[in-house]
Amino acid sequence: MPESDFPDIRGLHLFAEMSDENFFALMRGSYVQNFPPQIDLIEEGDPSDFLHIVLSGSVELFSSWNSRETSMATVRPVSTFILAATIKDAPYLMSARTLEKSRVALIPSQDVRGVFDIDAKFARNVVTELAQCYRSVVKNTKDLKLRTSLERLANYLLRQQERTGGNSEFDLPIEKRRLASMLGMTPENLSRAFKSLQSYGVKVSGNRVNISDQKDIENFAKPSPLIDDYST
Amino acid sequence: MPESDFPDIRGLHLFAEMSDENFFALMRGSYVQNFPPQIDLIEEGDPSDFLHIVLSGSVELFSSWNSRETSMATVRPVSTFILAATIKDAPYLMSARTLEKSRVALIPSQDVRGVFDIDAKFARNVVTELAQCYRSVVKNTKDLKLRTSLERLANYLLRQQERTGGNSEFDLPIEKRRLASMLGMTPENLSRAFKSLQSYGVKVSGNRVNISDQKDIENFAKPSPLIDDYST
DNA sequence: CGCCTGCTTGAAGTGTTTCAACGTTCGTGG
DNA sequence: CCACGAACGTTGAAACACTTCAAGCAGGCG
Repeated sequence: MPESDFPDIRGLHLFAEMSDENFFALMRGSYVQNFPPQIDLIEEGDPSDFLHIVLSGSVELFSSWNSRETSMATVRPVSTFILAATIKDAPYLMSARTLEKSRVALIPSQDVRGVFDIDAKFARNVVTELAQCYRSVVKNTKDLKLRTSLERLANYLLRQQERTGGNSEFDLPIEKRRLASMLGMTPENLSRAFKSLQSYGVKVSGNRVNISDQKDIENFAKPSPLIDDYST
Repeated sequence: MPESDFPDIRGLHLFAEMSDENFFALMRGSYVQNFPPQIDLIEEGDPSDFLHIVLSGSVELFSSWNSRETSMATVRPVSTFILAATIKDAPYLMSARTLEKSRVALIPSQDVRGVFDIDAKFARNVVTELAQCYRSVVKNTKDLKLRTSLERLANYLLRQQERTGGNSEFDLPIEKRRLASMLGMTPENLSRAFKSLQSYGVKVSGNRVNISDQKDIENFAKPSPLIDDYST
């Protein structure tokens, strides 16, 4: 791996506090690759040989069953994915494909497990990261089971708004078809849901969203820190 | 905590490999309590002061939003719950209540975090446990998003059958209303779903389930290790 | 025995999917 | 530069799945 990629990875909370020695040991066995869009990186069921890190571009995690497919998450720089499979030395539960031209680092899972056993600070951060991931999925389950699709969309918009700085106008970061799948609905249904939200002052044209009455949509969406907050 | 409870807890994978010294240090600050049925143990949003361990009975994890409620999981002896909140020192994401008369051990979260930092083997097992929990929730999300309610029920029955020894006749371990909520459906819908499964050779009376044609129901349910296996 | 609770059933209403057609945008090649 | 195709998004109509409400049924317990 080129040393120019070290700082980005070292900057991740996961790798920030480990010793230099162990960090370099991990980097020594790793490599970096550039992928065009729409390339399958991993397929669910495969053995988890590498911990992946998205350095640029973006990657979609998705799952399939019985010829159906659903979008599970979008991974953006700089972050890791499939840490749990790496740690457990178990098969991937999700597939991954690039959405755009992407730069991805691959760290052999065996090395990750090895360093985990000898570097307490790294171990500490692996746990924090895993706990974080776990809580995110639990929140997602609550979102799916406790809310209607219209409520999920409204809360997604509020989260996206907050993430992009809180302005009343902001962009959707992914295609609508993928957003629909993330939210557990069909593209047609999403399209109609956007129309329904017009009555709460939400305007959409292309990827641009405008929220004209913040109070109104918040009153409908009823966002909760126990479902919608990223950090906690 | 009475020493008679030590072996059960020590037997958990999570606590099995740590040093005696650290194990006793954890037990020293802990206590055990007996609860009648239908008692709220924790409420989502509360600070995570204790790691809980169900020693006997059973505990339901559930979540609420906007005056709706959904069942998230049932915890049976001997296992822990809300480990992630304890480790992250973050608020509980789920509430918990006893389903029956239950014996529950409480270990102060601060002690757990303290021992985690000094006992590498304990840390290793915390990570394994968290990774396991994470993967379970991911599987549950796939179940919810990729399957219809009828398919979820069919696969639940097959899992339950396997868990109870693989016999063609077995019992449902929870009330149907709770099962419905776990599977993301209404009690009425579950009742009708059971009827629909009759055409695949599934007979239900009370809590007793009989599968007369294993091939038939399996062919419909199409269970997958990447959704339905507990261990991996 | 009678009450309570959980389960089932029916009928009506709502929400969501499916299928097919059309519109739009964007990039490519004539 | 325009024309075309491809992919995405939207719309409408019909079918389907699921929920809601209300009533009835069955088993367990005082």
